Amino acid sequence: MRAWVETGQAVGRGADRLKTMADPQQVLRDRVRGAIVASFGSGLADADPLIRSSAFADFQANAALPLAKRLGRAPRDIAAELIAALDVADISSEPSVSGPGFINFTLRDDWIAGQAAGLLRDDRLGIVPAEHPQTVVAEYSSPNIAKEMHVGHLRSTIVGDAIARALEAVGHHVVRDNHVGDWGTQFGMLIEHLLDVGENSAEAALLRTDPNAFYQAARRAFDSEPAFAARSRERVVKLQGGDPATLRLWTQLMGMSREYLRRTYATLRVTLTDDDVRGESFYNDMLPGVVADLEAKGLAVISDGALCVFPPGFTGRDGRPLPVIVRKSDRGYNYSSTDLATVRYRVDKLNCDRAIYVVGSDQALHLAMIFAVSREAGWIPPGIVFEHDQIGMVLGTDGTRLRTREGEAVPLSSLLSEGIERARGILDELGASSEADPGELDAIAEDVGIGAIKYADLSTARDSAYVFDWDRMITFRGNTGPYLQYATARIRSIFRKAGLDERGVSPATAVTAAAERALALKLLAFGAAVSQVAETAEPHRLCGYLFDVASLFTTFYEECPVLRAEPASLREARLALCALTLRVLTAGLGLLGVPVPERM
RNA sequence: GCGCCCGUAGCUCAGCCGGACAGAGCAGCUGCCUUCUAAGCAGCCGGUCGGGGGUUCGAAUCCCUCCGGGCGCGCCA
Repeated sequence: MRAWVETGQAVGRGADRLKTMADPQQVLRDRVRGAIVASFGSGLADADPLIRSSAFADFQANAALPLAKRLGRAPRDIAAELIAALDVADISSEPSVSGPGFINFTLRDDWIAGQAAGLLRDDRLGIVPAEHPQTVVAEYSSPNIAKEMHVGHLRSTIVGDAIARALEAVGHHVVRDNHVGDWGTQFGMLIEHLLDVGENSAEAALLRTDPNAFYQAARRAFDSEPAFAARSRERVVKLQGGDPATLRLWTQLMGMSREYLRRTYATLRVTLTDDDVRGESFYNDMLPGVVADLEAKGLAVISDGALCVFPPGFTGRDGRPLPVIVRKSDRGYNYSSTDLATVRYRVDKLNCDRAIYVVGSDQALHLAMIFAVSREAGWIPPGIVFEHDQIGMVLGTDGTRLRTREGEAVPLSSLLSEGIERARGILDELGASSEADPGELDAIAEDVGIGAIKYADLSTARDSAYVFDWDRMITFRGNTGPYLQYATARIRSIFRKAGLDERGVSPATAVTAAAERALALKLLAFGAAVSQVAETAEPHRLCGYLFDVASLFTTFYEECPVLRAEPASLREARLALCALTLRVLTAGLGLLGVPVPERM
């Protein structure tokens, strides 16, 4: 971080690698911290300057209040002393004390303009690389093979992908990990069904297009034909025993299912590839070692015939200790065994510093226990973070789990096509961009429909349940994907009208009008918003930020004519602001994985 | 029964590592298109932040408790 300067000016020889630290809150934080140390000594270097946005100024520092307690002095006096020690003349008008001891800052217009100009020259748009780059394993999506993804998987997929992108943007090494369900008892059934219908049959091809139909057919046979069920169970034994013929069929099943996954992820604009798939089967031959280690460490005991670990602090229904069953009484392994092996693999082989599980909140207890056992076993050394980033349930408008009218989970494919159809309907109805030909309109409808669905998943806190509502999702008002897309389309339209390339604007920003100033100031915080997502794994914070940007832009758009602006310097400045806004919005939406059509 | 999460405007949700005013969108009501896409903008209306205690100079934010809801709780994943 040392090579980074606040002013956006180049340091020494590195002029070609200009770096900025434009975020006003960070700049003020550093300055106020400096004043605290200068006034009260380095013993208070740990004191948080508490920079917050303010209703009475651009920002306020609340540091004086807690300092008053530590120093045993009046807060307003502390604030006054801090102001005396503060060196902010270059960025702010004279700070003032108000209320019980708040220090108010009103940033200088020329500073804001200068910082914005710096951002425009910065390829990273103010995103600051993490001081200590980490290897982060991000587990997300993780659907069951040969079963259609449902909206819960959809949300994990979308949110997890955004988190992964944000982590990479700040310089972490991200290992995407699609922990698919590709092993276990259901595969006996699926393999037998594949044999029955024929490997090259039309029914088998369903695996590529509509895996749920294939699964349901197998399920029906399993439930209604005892002979089929018996064969299926035998097949599971062969599968787990490594029978070559069975493994060949399993591999084929997997291949076809992956085609389905690939297509789904492509439609969703999700970055997961085949290389990211490390399903449950991947850990199969590590399971005996996992169990042996737990036994060797004296953590595993037999209880009711099953091998169990009882991590402290977990109790069940009757107040009895709750087990993590690592080997069933039939000596088979289960998902706990697999998840434990996964922990070890991520630490030992992937060398992760942090592992995030973007997984449904209903697995909270399970994962907490897996982490507890892993720590007990010493598999997760201190300093390595394993976290469950919970995904809340998706509800229908009636407030219950989202289902079809028939009571089944809504298939993902129909969900996506409905979104695209609805988007197309609205585009037609409203008379979308007359410049676009029908083919482009199709592409726009897809971007808008998919973008709306994804943004809806991203914009609300990931761990809270949310109501899936088409009408609120695909609308062009409020904190929605289409609203943000529309803002970018309007900006591009300006440049098209002017016959200019937005990448070619001169970074001659200036802020005079209130709308210009508010927009420019907000744009400076882009990097901070991205860093926050990487730290908290909460993409909805970036959504909120981008919505603010888009809202401030539309206000600017209404109040400040760009192309008609006089004199030329004002026009230049506004074009620069437009270009910067466009870059921030497209970069931000890019990090969210929300597609951005050129026009709408 | 135990554990975890949640309860903020009529609706859907932000804010919650305590700090001056509780915000947004929708819905309702007013205005604004010879002017860069009105898919928009400006404004009004609307809240005992589930109830009650506590800690604090200060609580939507932290603690306790009660009420209401969700999820989970031994061999499915």
